[in-house]
Amino acid sequence: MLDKKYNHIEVEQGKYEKWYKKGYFEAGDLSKKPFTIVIPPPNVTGKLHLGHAWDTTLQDIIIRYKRMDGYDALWLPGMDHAGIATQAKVDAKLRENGINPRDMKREEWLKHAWEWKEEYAKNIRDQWAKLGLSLDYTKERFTLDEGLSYAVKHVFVELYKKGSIYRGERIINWDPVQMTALSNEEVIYREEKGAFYHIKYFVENSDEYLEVATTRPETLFGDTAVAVNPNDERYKHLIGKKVVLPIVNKLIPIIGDEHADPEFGTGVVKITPAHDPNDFEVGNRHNLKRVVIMNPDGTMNENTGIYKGMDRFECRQKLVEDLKKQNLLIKIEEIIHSVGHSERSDAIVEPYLSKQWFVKMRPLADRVLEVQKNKDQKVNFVPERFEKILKHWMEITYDWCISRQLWWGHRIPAWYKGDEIYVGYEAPKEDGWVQDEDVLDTWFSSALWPFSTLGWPEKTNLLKRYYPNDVLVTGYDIIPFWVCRMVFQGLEFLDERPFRDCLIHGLIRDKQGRKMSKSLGNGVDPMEVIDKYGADALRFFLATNSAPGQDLRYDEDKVKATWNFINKLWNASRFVMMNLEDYTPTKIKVEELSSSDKWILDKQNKIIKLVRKHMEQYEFNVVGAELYHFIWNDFCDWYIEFAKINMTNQTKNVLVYVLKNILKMLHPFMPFVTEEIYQKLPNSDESIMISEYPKWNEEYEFSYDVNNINNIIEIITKIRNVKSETNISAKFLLVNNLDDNYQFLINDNREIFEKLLKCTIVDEIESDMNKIDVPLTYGSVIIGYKGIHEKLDIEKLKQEKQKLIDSINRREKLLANQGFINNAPEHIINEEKRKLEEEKSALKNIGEKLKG
RNA sequence: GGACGAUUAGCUCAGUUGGUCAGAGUGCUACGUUGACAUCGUAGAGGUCACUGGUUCAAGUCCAGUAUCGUCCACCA
Repeated sequence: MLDKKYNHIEVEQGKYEKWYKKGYFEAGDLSKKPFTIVIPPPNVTGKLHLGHAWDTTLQDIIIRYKRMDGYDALWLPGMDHAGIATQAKVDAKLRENGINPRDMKREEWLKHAWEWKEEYAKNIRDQWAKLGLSLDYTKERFTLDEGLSYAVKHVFVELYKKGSIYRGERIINWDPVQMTALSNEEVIYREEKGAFYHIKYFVENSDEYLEVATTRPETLFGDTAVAVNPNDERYKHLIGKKVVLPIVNKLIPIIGDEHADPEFGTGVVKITPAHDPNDFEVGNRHNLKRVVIMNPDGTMNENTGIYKGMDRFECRQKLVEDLKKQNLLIKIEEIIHSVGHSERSDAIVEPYLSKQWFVKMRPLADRVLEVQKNKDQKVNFVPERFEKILKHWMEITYDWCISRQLWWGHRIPAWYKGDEIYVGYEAPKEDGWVQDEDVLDTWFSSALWPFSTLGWPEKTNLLKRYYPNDVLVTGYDIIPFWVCRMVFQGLEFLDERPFRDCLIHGLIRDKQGRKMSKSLGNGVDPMEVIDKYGADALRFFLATNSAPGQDLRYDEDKVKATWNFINKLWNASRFVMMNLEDYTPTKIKVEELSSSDKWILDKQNKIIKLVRKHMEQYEFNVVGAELYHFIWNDFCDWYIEFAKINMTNQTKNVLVYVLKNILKMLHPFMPFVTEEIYQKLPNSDESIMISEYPKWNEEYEFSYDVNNINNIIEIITKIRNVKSETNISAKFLLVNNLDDNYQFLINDNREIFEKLLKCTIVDEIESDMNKIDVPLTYGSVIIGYKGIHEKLDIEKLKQEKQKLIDSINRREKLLANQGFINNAPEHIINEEKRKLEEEKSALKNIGEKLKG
């Protein structure tokens, strides 16, 4: 027997370990059709947040559903080494302990990083367990493990051979704190206060000067030209002459280039090819020298004279003062502009000339765009609109900077000897080759995740069976970084999309609608929610409270409401079990069932069909609403009440059968409590996890009985309604009106009416009684009562009457409209007619009430 | 500047291809505790579906435009 109250802590205790030990999470039954999801690998940098809980819950729901529905369901777990993020954390930890990570040898530092990884990986696994995720740990992978590292090397070598990977000097986004290059996606732009410094660049041997405006004056040390638009009448005559570079007093040319926009600022641009991507291009067009003026840590280098060694911002300040002194500064114009920050260190990113490795994107991206045109080969986004993000990125794509000046990651498989480069799996045999110090961008390995985890590039059985994956689940914020890259790498190396469907969800926001973030401190720890309300409540809340692709506001009250729902389920189950003492389980015999038994079987049958349909479409909010309504309103409010009155052995069969199906349909959403209850019901399988998902059953369609019960429900509801409105609190009579359509129904179900309405049924009204006629769809019933009741609210009745008159007029007009009659489908027209009749009858009734 | 999303009951959100679609949860009001559940039951109140046009017999639903909020991208010498 169950306790009176649902206790999520007791219920969730120990179940996960049992499932795990029994091997239920493991895929590999070759007799079944495979179904695959690989988890988006969380970073080994910390705790899982609510977003992870949401993302993984959705996946667990899909995988548990498919497993119960007869698939060999593989959900492959794993984690991401998360290069910059993890390195930053490990460094911070070392510094806390008074160790400067830069003083360490690479090997020594890596030891610390691996220790960190082990610790955090364990935390993450513990959190997965608390969430109840049915992951196949026998196939768990890590982006830096041996197999995946080999896959990474293979991809690098192959792309290099094809000429799709090259090494070159480019302007990249440089993080002076982490001292590494960043990809464009790792730069976050924020609107900030800044200034335009207007500086005089005097024309050689002249009093004339050009007014140059810049936000980064300190870069002038790297200026190798000043550009004006060749069509700009103001400056045309100066092209080919030279200006004096302020402070440095060096001569640099004035060039004509389209890059200079006459409309913008002064129309004059200083050109710093080593510190600005546009200037780099201009420099290439005009064969300008590239002068790097900073060190990797953001201090000024030997090309800046007396400013050498200053931090870039200190230098800026000093330089501006000096310009002012020399009367070279015209003005400082305060502006708001967007400034790039490193996603991880938050340092202001410096565009910086540096030698890096790149992936040539155009051919890879074109392949994606091509495949997305073919409906059998494309990745199907759910909701569809997110495909646009993929396409957009593949259209605007630029070459991908993949080298990072870090230690934590896959070391680039390239060796140098003088000007020679060797790219391969192993170091060349001869002496003198030195391996590239850098590692690859984390996303370079994540991009291979759907197949590297299955053993690729080896032609493993796993790969053959589980690639392509069936669905990938992730947030829309990660489409550019990850989804895009998996798609082009999958197409490039496996010649096939990495996954058939891509289910996209939104972001979690706080109750005020703000993004959850560390800086706001508004993050919610899913583990705390689980402690308070249970994983089942959290999961159901996460999965059912938003439409696909929409953001989700975290609202504790809703989690609480979900807990209440589970408690309701718990108590309904408790009721069922209380009635099973003298129960003999048998097969359900249709011929022995009552109308209400058939009614609930029919209802459930329809729900099963609906739930399956929406499960397939990943519309979990709809599934949640359907199940909620079915359980609370149909099963608890009506069927259990009917069952109390007529508790036959067959009814017990039905109670158990329906409850088990309810539990099975809820199981993917709330695995723990459904298992707990299921185990306590007679003739259950070893675990609900491996039981069969409910199927629609053609034997359980009972339209006649459904009608009957629906009529009974209507009578009861409408009488309750009148009773409540008129405040008849004493016992009253339901008169069985012999002339009425409902006569037999009432006669046959006397006990139901008497119990649920707390009334007595009589055949004739007593002479000293008042009576009220209760209108129903196909007639009416009469209730009689002794004594007085509160007067009917005349004002309210009048309002209702007016509403009815308006509605009747509207409907009559509609039905008189030839266009409507000709065009609308028949069932709509009939429905309108029916409603019209109903309203007319109700109007008549109100008229009588008002008279009385 | 471009793209996308949101705008529906006090609050948080659902509303598939136009017609049982104006809904749910929560909150609020009234009544109700003799065995599944007061973390409950029964009943009730509430919304010109942001605004303006258009298409249609028929528009939260489709089209065009406007407003507000949010997100992403691009630009920013």
